[in-house]
Amino acid sequence: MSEHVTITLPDGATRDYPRGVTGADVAADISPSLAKAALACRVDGVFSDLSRPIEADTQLAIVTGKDDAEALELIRHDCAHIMARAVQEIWPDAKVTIGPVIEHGFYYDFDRAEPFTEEDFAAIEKRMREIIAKRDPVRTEVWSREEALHFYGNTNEPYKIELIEAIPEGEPIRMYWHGHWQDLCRGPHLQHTGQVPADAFKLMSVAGAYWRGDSRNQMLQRIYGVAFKNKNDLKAYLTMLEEAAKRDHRKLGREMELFHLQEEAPGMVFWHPNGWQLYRVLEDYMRRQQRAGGYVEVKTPQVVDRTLWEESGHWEKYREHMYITEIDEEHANEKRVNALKPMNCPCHVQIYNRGLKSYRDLPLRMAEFGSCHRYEPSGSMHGLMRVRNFNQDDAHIFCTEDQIEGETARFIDLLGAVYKDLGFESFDIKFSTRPEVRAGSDEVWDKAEAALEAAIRKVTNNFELDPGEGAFYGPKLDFKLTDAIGREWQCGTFQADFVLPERLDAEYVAADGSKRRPVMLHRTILGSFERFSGILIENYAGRFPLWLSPRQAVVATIVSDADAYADAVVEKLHAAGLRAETDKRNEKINYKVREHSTAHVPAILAVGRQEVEAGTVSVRRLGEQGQKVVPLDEAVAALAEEATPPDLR
RNA sequence: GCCGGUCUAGCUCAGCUGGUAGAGCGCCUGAUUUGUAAUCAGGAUGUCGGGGGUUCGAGUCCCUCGACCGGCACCA
Repeated sequence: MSEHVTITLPDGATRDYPRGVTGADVAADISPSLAKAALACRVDGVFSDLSRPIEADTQLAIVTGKDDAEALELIRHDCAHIMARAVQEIWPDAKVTIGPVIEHGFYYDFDRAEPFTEEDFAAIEKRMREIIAKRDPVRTEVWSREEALHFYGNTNEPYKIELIEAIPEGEPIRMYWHGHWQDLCRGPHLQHTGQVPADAFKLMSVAGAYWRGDSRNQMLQRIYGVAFKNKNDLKAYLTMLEEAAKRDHRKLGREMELFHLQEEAPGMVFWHPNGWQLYRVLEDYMRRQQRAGGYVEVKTPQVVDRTLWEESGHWEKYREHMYITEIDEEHANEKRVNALKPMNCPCHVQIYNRGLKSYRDLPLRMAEFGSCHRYEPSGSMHGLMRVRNFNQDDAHIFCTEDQIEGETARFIDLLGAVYKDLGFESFDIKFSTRPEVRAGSDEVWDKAEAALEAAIRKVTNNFELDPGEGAFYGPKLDFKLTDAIGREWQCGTFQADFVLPERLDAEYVAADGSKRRPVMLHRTILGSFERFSGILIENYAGRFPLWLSPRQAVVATIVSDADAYADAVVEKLHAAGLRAETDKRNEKINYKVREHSTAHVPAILAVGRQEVEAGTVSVRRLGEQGQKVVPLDEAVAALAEEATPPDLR
C-alpha cells in the first residue's frame, strides 16, 4: 500500500500527502485562514470530522461557515453536546441519552429525578458560553464495543449502553470528547467548542419525551434549543416566532369572534356567527368544486350499530377511540351498542351496496361533508387543528383497478386547483406504504401499492416515500401545503383500498357479466373544515381575501345625519350579495376605524355629510393607509366583483 | 394517555412570607355630532377552574378531579 494519498479538491486540483493526513492538515497546508475557518469536511462526499485520518485517495471538500446547511448542522449538533456537558457539570446526576439536530436547532434528552425548569435555562446558557469561551478541542476515537460498554458501565450511563447494544455489528463506535466531557456520537463535529457562536443560540423549552420515542418506555426530559450562525439570524427567528404567535388561530378566533371551545365539550367547536360564515363559504365552495368534479353528494347517519363497525374492522382496531352511545330502551332485553361514526367509509359502502352496480356506473364518486367523532387522546387536542368532532370533505371513489390511474390524476388536479384558490400555490406529496398492523393479504397490498405508485408517477415523480405509514387498509398519498410563514400542514389524503370492499361485500357486474370487487379510493382535499379553517386563519393572519372574509364591509357614520344614508348603502351592498353592516354608534370615526381595523374587517365605508351630499362613500381598505372617495355604485360594483369566489369569476 | 406548566372580571394580567380581591381594555349610563387606528365623566363587574382537606382564617398551603398550554406518544 502506498505511503501517500492523493487528495482531489473541489476545484479539481490534486495534492499528495502522507497516509493518515487529516482534513485539518490539508486545510492548514492550503492556507492558515482556511485552517481557522474550517469547521468539518466532506471525504468522498461523506460529512466528516477534520481530525479523521484519510487512508486512501479521496475527493476532499473543506466545510466552512460559508456552507450554510453544513455549518448550521455542525453548530447545532455541537450546541447539543455543549448543552449536555453544561447540564452534567451543573447536575452530575443527570443521565445523558441522545441529542440530535432538528429544524432551527437541537434538543438533548436527559434522565434526571428533578424536573428542569425554564428558570434553569439562564444557568445552563451561562455555562454553555463558558464552555464555548474555553475553545476546548473536540476529539474523536473509534472504540471497540467491549471497551465502550465497559466505559459506560463505569460512568453509569445506562442509556448509552442501550444505544451501543443497538449499533449493528461492524459499524464503528465513535467516541467524542468536547474538552473533558465525553459522548457517544456518530458525528461529525467542529474542531473546538469556540466555533459555536456564543450569541446565536437560545434554550427554548423543556418537555417530556419517551426514551426512543416509545410510549412504553421511561419518560425523559427534553431541553429544546435553537441555534444559528449569527445573532441576527437568531433574532430574525425569534421575531418570526412572535409573528406566528400573533396569528395563532386560537387567539384570532377569540378576537374575531369566530369560535370557542369549552370544558363541557373538549375538542368540539362552538362556531360563532363570524366563524360559521367562514365555514359555510368554504363548504359552499367545496360543494361547487365537487359537483363540477363529477361527485354526487350524500348524507349518512351519525349513530350506527356496532355490527357495521365490526364488519369494517374499525371496532377491533379503534374501539377505545369511538364514542359509544347508551340508550335507556324500555323493555329491551338486550341493549344495542351504537357508535358515533368515526368515519364515513362504511356508510358510503351501504349506499353503494343498495341495488346492483354495473361497470357502467363506475367510477362512482360519492362525497359527504361528514361529521365524525373520534375520542382523541386528551393531550393531542389543539384548537381547531386537532378536535374530537370534525367535518371532513370526504369522498369515496368506487372504481375498477384500471381506473385508479385516471382517478388519481383527476384528484390531484382538483386538489391543486382548490389549494390555489384558497391561497396556497404549492404542495408536497408523501407516499405511505403498508404499516405493520394492517388488514388484507400481502398480495392485495402488493397490488394496491403498485397501482397507487404507478398512478402518482404518471402525474409527478416529485414525492417523498414514507414507508410503514399507510392506513391499515391501504397505501396512501398525503398532501402537505406550506403557509405564509413557511409552516407545513397536512391536509389532503388519497388512499387506495382493496380491503373494505371485500369486508363489506361491495361488487359490480363487469362487462362479461361476472361480479367483481370495486376498488375504493378514500380522499379528502381540505381534510376537515375545522382544521382547514384554522390553517386559513393562520395563513392569512385573520386578513382574509374578501370572498372568504366573514365580515366584508362596515358602513360607519361620521355624523348621525348620515344614518339614513348608511342604511341605504348597506342595503345596496346586501343587494349585491355582500356581507355588510352599519356602525351608527355615537363615536368618532377614528374610534370606529380603529375598532374595525383591529377586528380585521376588510373594507370600512365611512359616510359623513359630504358623502350624503355627493352620493359617495369613503372607502378604507384593511392594511392600507388613507382612503378613497368613490361614487356609491362604483364602490359596490368593485367590492361585489372582488367578493366573487375564484371559481365563479 | 405520559412529562412539565397554567387556570383570578368578557379579554390581557397584578395580587409578597395565609388576614375574606385589583388595574387597563371591554361592558352599562350620561355628556359630546365628531372626517379615518382609542372623546370625557360616572357605574357594575367575580362561587379566584370543580370538589375535598389543613387552619381561628385559604385566591395564596396540601390532596383530588377537570380543562387548557408546551412537548412526547397517538392520529382510521
